[in-house]
Amino acid sequence: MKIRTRYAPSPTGRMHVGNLRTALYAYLIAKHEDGDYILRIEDTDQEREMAGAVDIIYNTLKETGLLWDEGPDIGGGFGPYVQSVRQAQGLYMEYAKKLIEKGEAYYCFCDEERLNSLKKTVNGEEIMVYDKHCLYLSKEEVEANLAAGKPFVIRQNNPKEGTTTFHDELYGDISVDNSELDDMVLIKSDGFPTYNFANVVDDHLMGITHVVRGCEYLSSTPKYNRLYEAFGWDIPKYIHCPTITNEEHKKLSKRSGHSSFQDLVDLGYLPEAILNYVALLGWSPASDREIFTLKELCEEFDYSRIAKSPAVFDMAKLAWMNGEYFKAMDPEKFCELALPYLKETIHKELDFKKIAEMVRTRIEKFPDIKDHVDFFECVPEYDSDLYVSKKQKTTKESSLAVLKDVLPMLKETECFTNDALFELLKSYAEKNEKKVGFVMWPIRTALSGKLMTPAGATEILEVLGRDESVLRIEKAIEKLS
RNA sequence: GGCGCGAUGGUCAAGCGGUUAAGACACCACCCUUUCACGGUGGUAACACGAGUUCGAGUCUCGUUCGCGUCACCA
Repeated sequence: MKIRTRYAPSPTGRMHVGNLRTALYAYLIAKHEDGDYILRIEDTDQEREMAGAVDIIYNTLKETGLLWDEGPDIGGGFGPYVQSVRQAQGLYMEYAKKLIEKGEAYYCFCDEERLNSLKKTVNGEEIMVYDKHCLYLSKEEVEANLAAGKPFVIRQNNPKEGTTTFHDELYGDISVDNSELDDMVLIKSDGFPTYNFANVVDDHLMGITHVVRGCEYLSSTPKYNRLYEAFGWDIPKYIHCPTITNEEHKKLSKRSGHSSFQDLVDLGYLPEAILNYVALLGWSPASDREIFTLKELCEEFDYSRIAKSPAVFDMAKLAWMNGEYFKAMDPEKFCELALPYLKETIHKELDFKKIAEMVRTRIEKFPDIKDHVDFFECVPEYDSDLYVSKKQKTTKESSLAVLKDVLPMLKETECFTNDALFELLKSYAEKNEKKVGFVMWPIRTALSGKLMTPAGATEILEVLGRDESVLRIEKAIEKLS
């Protein structure tokens, strides 16, 4: 049978990296077996719904390459793919009523006040278990309430005795006492289904074979199974993915600053790198390879290798991986992506292609560029102690002498390119029986005013050009004199 | 609090009864070098605890501890 998985987000805002990973795994499970990947929008909570959130979902999925085979925008044989639209067709109510007929669900007219009275506080947490009050309403009472237009919800009727067992592909068999299963709401008083209900109905109607979702649903899965059984439907395979946490082992939140895909992109990370990193949070391939394209992940992905324990989101490793993507990236492509960042700090016309290439293997994320190239714009204030290098055996005096020697040479030399300049300065060093570094150090310092630069002295000379270089060296001579 | 799940270096993790307990990030050292990186080499660092099963346990069982999840007309 063809595998069909779905990604079913709620349009409530940003796309959390945990959600992104769930979307990825669902995609990979389907695509590894050449199956279908479906996008379904679960907008059953009108209060939490946020304008533009659906676009965020589309854009994130497109940017990361997780393209769906069926979905709201492209249709498919199992539509509509938006739950509010399905709701408007009366679909969920129809199925809920079937359950009522079977005695697996019932109308509940309890108001908020009564429900609140059922709540109790344990360890600072409010918990509530419904007491089945309305299950015992007579048929006449129910009819009367309905006729009177009294607001109602429909609840699942779960047994109080026995146990329910379900199977998860990762966690194995999990059994729960039925006394733990509360009578959850299936249809809300506004007529919309809850996630718990809509999810089961739609997964079945859409022929989903593998339900991929976060571990937080583990404890409500027995209730979903009871729903499948009540309808007489086949139960899909469950794959519950472990949580992603921050350094404090707490759920990722907005405050972590790296909770959503878009946050990460804004921080200067590449979509491919983010996806690659996230794939490895909770899953590992049989080999010890770490860098994968999405296509390679599809081939390699084996869901039985998904981990069971939560994983900490490690920015440092993401940064490393992002750097690896830069190193492997085509220089042209990198330059194109880096250009906005370069132009943000360098306002004059220089060879941006060369500068981008200087920086490509040295940065981990785009904003790192600034600190590397700011000296091209102008030489920062610096201490003349920078000219003193133990390793290069330079002093302020030796630096001054070298700069004075070299200035006329630079003014006169014909070819102002990296290679030619390097030869010129190298032979000067040899003539004076000094190491190359002894000569390069003061020049690089004079040109940049920095302890470290993304390139050597001659490369900087070339990019800066003769006029600007001469100017900077003259200034340095002045400073040292 | 009930229930469920989890537990290998600081982090991601391999391991699926017998290994000198992989690999990666981070960190440190050295090499390379026109600075810093890159690259290369090496190093520090882990099976939460206690019983049991077994000739033999990181691997299986039970308990303890810790962590997480869940107990909504949110998903």
